[in-house]
Amino acid sequence: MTQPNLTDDSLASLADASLTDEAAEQPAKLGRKRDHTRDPEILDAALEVLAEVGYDGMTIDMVAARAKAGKATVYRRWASKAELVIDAVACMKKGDLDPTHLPDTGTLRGDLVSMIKPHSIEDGEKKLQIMGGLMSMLSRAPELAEAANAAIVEPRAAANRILMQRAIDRGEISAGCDIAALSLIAPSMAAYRVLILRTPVDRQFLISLIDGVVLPAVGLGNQPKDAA
Amino acid sequence: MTQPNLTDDSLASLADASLTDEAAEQPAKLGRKRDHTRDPEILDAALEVLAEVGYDGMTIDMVAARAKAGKATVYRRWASKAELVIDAVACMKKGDLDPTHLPDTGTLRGDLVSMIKPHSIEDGEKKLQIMGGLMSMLSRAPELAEAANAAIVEPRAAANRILMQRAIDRGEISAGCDIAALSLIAPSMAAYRVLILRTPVDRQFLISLIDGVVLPAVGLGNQPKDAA
DNA sequence: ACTATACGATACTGTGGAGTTCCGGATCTT
DNA sequence: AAGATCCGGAACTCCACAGTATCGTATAGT
Repeated sequence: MTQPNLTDDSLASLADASLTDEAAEQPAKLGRKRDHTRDPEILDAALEVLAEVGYDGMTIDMVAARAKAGKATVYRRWASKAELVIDAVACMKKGDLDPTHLPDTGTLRGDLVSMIKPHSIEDGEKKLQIMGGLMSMLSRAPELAEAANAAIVEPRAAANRILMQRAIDRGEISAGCDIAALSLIAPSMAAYRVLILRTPVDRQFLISLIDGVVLPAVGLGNQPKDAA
Repeated sequence: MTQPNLTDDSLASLADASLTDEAAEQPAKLGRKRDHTRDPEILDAALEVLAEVGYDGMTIDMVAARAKAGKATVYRRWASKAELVIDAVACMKKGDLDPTHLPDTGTLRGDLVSMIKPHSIEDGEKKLQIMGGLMSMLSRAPELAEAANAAIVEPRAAANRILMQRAIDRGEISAGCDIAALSLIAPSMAAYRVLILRTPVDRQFLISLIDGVVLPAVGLGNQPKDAA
């Protein structure tokens, strides 16, 4: 389910577990084959447009033009605009944060700061713009809220949880910390800044978030901080 | 600017300072007068619809029907859907939080907790829904972002700033606290929960936000907490 | 070679909503 | 009383976009 759909079960794909595995009547493949390398190109184009103009501002022609594809090619793969977007969100790659190799500098502050990389900032900001573009859809398709959250902010929160749990394990911070809540501080405040204040997120903002909010909240009040 | 506009300068009203004060040619009032008591009714209807279906889902007919008014009556007062919405946001009443009489219980936790009232929760949640409905518009009308923020989350943040400043003044928390950032913790995390997670905000969530995040962040780790 | 399908491109259809106009009736000024 | 403007309501025009169909071309199986 992290790859584009081969059929048009985008909506069901959020709940179903694919009931047409191989028993799909005789495929009777005939004629030119569908070029599935275009799927991710179209989905990426959809995400770009979504981030720029939002769901209601997005047109299928925009997406097709961005992907240098025809409109019919889009509708041959997804039954509707809504399903295209749902699939695009569901297939969105998790970005560059792989839970298996997170920074490990020995201090929570070091870990958090070293997660701030130019590419990470840019990627996070675009993902938040996508979330903003999805906003009007979330009320109509509540299950999409879960999928969008899972693809956009949960990965960041999960990384924070891991780093904080490590800090607990090494005795750096108290075991009584409400990690579930504390790991959401930075994601929510960044979302607030990008989506509501419409202010760009930069390294300095993230550093002051760490030093002014997150670290105090976990009980690391005024530790010596090496130069940024 | 907290009252509905008499003319159609909604867009300019965000930046301008009314350059047609009284020199508007001869008014030559003739015929039936416009019933300005309908203005706030229409604006309130617009805010309700906005909270329910968002800007793009909202139609002028919905607003007119909700306000039991004719569509022409709406267009006689606002030149376009966009100006109606902008005016509705600009005229949105600040709710029930009046900076002149905030709670003063003697402790920061007492003050924060006593700001949690059923009406306050309901009002805040509706305001956040309005913010969500405005989302798609914020990218097109950036100055609206400022107005919406000023009407919706800034009042809460301002109240938090005052309560925290008092706590500093009485020596309860450190003077080194980054109040500007800390006062935004609860508003942003509530916004994240309502707009992205689509989970209702209840008293228990707010209490655990105060005890698990805000108070630790200001250095009040594990104070004795009276029963909620 | 023949057939069936995919491709990009373009034209077409249908619908919904923004904004306008008109109606009959009410309310104001002169 | 008369004219002008308001009211709620409803019909109307216009346009953008979702979705479909068609075209000429490319690529697959048989």
